[in-house]
Amino acid sequence: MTFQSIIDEIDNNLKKILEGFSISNLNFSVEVAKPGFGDVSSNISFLLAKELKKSPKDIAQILSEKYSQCTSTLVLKSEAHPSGYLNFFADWTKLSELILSESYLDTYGDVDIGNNSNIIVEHTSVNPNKALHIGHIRNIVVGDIVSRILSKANYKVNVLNYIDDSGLQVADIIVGFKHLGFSEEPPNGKKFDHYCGDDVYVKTTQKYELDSTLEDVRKNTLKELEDGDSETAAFGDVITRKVLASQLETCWNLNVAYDCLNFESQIIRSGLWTKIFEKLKEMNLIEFENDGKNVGCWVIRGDGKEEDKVIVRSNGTATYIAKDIPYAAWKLGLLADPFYYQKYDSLQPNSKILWQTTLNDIDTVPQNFTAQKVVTVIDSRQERLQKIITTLMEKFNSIPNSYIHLGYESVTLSSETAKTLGLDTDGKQAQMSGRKGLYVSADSVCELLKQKIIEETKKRHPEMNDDEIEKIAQSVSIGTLRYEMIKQDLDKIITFDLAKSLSLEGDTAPYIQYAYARASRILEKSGDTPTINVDFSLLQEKSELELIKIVGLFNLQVRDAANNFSPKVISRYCHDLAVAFNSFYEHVKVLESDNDDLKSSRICLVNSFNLTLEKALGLLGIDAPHRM
RNA sequence: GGACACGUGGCUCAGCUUGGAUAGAGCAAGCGCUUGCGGAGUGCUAGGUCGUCGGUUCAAAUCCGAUCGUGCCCGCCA
Repeated sequence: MTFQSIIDEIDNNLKKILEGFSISNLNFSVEVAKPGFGDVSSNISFLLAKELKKSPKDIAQILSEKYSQCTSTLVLKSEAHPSGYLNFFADWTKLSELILSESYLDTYGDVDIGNNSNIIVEHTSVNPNKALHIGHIRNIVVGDIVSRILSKANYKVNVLNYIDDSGLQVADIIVGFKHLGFSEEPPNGKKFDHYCGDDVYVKTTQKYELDSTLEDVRKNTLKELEDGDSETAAFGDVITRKVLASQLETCWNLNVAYDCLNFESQIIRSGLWTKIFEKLKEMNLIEFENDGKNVGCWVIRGDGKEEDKVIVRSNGTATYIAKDIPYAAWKLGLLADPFYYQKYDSLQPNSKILWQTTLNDIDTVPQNFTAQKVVTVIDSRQERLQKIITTLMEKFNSIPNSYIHLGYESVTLSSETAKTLGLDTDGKQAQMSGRKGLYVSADSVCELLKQKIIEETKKRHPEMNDDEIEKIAQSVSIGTLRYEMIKQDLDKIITFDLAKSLSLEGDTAPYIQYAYARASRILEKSGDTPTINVDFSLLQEKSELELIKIVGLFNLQVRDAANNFSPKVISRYCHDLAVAFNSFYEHVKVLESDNDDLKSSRICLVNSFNLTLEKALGLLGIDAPHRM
């Protein structure tokens, strides 16, 4: 058990005391105390004040006296604070033993929210016509971390990546290759996704403005692309898969893995749309317009003041949002699965098998990637469309909250960084644009960070060989980037500044990783194998108890993060752990103690910290390096 | 015009879901800490009418309403 044990003990005892007053259903809190107010606090006296017609202070006094008669195993004493709070002090010898012992288990921090049920997390879903930029990284990292947290919370998680390989953006690069003379081979060995995005896509888009006859070429290309049997479609398939392969390299480099790739072109050809269209008509969720501005279209009625949304155009073709409806329904298992599954050609770095959908039953293995709960990570600019999908899904399966749109604010460029890309924004931040070529690519940021960290590491370890430095720089650079993408709340815009992103001090991943490296060196130098067979009563320093307390909060934090799909909760927890350790490190010497028993107890604590931090960082997809 | 989100020290953020004690961090600024388990660290100082107004409450950064500012969405584009 963890810190939760003492909270539970107090909660139970207080409930018993309330029974004595014949009071039930009082929703009082029992929570970790603020520093300086004991270990656990309750607001119970405030809630009783009206009923008992006494001041909170007096009630706290009475409760404190009553509490001293309760059976306590982990509570040393309770205290009525003049403010009215009821504060509790832990018997740290017992609590330390509980927390530290449990922290040595592999399952430490596990909570059961999912009850081993299936859940889908969809993220990334970047158009396969360009390289990933810094804005996509936020999506990818948020999705990846949410999936890791949900696994820890006892969900069976499948991660999907939706490949939109049939839209206008794809038609655009095909126009570039087929009609504007762009070579299929990138110059100077440039990565294929960068070549398509920086050169083919941007320049093709520019030419549309100069040559209006290209608009017809573009439309025809799109039409051919959507006809699955055409040569253009086959060519498009080759190109988008090459881009996808390049993009996946970037994702894998970020410590991200998937379970299945879903291709939009296959969803279109599978006939899922026809089925869902019929269902929508049957359930009267869409209506045919006989007059008005949307005459001849099938629409979803707007909610309240919102405009109606066209689902099928007057020419009979489906709109962008329409394509998302069958996909959402498929994810929730509301439609018979039309797909077969085969392994993707390349292996993922974590050696997890990556599947992909196919419509041909050759070399396939049955798989099930549906779930009763689906989390879709998409930019909050798509909130309106996602809300329509959410509402439809609820009407289909009558299960509330089964389709969850996890939105997040966008990443913009600082005016300084925009300027380095040739855009003067007059001091304002700038929205990125793939079409205009205004973006900072994920690969370039990773590389820049890595080079800086290689330098920093060399300074500190002149003797270290290049392989080891490279490995450390990889861990620290990816950690830094991932941490920056999730340390603030999802509803905050991230203004990305190239220069500031290279900072490695303060509230950053390197700060946290550094605490881990320090602890690792202590353990290494001690020469002992850490054990939990130690005298816990010897750990009495304030900084020791504070560290134990925070280690003991791990599962509470995982629960919070999982319930709220909030990666930030874990990043803050990692930071708290590191701060507590650094304070411990400053105040207490582990290896220099004359007392061998005390030394063993402290080594036990240092190892407990390391094990817990490693697991917590693992939830963030950040490595814990022994040296850096 | 309508919808949504955000507004907390000079800057970037936490705390708000579940109202209570002393509003916490980091960066930037200033002054310190190395005969010491790694200074990517650490101690201290300074800096806040929690956008504004009103309401609910014994109690509001937190809940409710209004208002101002900022961002974003509102296509038979994707």
